[in-house]
Amino acid sequence: MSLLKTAIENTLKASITEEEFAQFEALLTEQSFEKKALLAEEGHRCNSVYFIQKGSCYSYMTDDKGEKHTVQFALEGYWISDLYSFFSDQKAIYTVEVLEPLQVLSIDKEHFDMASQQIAFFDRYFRILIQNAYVSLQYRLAKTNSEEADKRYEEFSKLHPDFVQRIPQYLIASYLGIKPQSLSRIRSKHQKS
Amino acid sequence: MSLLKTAIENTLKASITEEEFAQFEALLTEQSFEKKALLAEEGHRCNSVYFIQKGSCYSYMTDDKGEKHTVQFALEGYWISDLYSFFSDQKAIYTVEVLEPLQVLSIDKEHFDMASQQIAFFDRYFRILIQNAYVSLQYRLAKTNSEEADKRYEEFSKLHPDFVQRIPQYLIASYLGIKPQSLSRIRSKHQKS
DNA sequence: CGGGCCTTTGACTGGTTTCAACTTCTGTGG
DNA sequence: CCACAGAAGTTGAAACCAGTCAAAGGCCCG
Repeated sequence: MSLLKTAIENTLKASITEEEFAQFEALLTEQSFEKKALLAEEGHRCNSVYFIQKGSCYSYMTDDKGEKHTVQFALEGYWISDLYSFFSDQKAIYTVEVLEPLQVLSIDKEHFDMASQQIAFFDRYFRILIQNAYVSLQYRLAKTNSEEADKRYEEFSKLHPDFVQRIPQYLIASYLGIKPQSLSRIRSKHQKS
Repeated sequence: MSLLKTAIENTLKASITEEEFAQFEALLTEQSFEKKALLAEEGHRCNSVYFIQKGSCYSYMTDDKGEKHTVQFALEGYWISDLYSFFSDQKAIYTVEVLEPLQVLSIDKEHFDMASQQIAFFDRYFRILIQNAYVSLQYRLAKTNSEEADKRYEEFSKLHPDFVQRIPQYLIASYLGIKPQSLSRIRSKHQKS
């Protein structure tokens, strides 16, 4: 059973036929990437969106001091890209880097637009996908501004135990907007209680 | 000339006919709200999305200590709502409150779904709308985690001079994730330079 | 005119960062 | 298979940015 088909049906909360799915699948390209490979790179045009079938990666912004700030993690079943670049045809402002060897289905702008025209469920699927991402992101930002680092980590590890397992701490720290040293202290305090 | 029609055409980067627009407009309801009225309220179902024709409002989350954290400002030409509640049929987690007397076009879930079925440009319009909002929000979060408060305010006031004019400072502070006292200090330091 | 809300300013507190040293882990080559 | 180098994680002390507490001044609105 295809991971992508399941993901689509979960998002749509409806079934799609094998034919419909096969039509969509025909627009996708299977690709593999080694650890540390870049799916998108700041300053370069990012022309594809990627669906993770196996492995993991993350996107980040680099600040003036050269420090990386994690924007998103992506494991099996997630989509990732620099959507700003993808939709606007501008240069990417984020970099997407592989953490664990990656197997993806990619779709470039041209095929994305074809899907939008030809695949009945596509517009709706993608709208709901981004809707959900938008709602989650709003929540994450509100929490960043209202809760202290220790509470944010606690919530994060409850919500994403799989991330905590598979992703290095210094990246989780960067996702939470703190330094690795601070996260280390939070964790050690947390264990005593 | 309708503000909404212009907004739609700007978002779609394409024209729509008067007929198409009239069809959509027929699904909307004009409403007015006094200052301090609530368009959505935490804990209550939020069943509409609002397009601002005149006035201003903002959405916020309330934390455990009862403090308010601004999520979004909306002036003329913006849409606002608790999208989490609207799309999921759950209780709202944000409150939307009027700042300046408000004139809006509202659309409830039922008519939203009708629009999605009947209005040719609607799905695409709304997808792009949320896409843009998502991309901006990702950027705002990345900046929150990477820049200090004074730089964030500087960027904010360049990007949204209209907000700085019309919205009280303590709300802008809350939007930036800092206290009003801190914003006051940032502003006074900033003037000297 | 008066009261309440917003803004400003000062002194102090506190959470996070910074700097730095040390330990642990991991992967690679001899 | 062990040695070692580099990366990741831990821990301590000092510095710093933003928060807290508090008071005074400004401003809008009834």
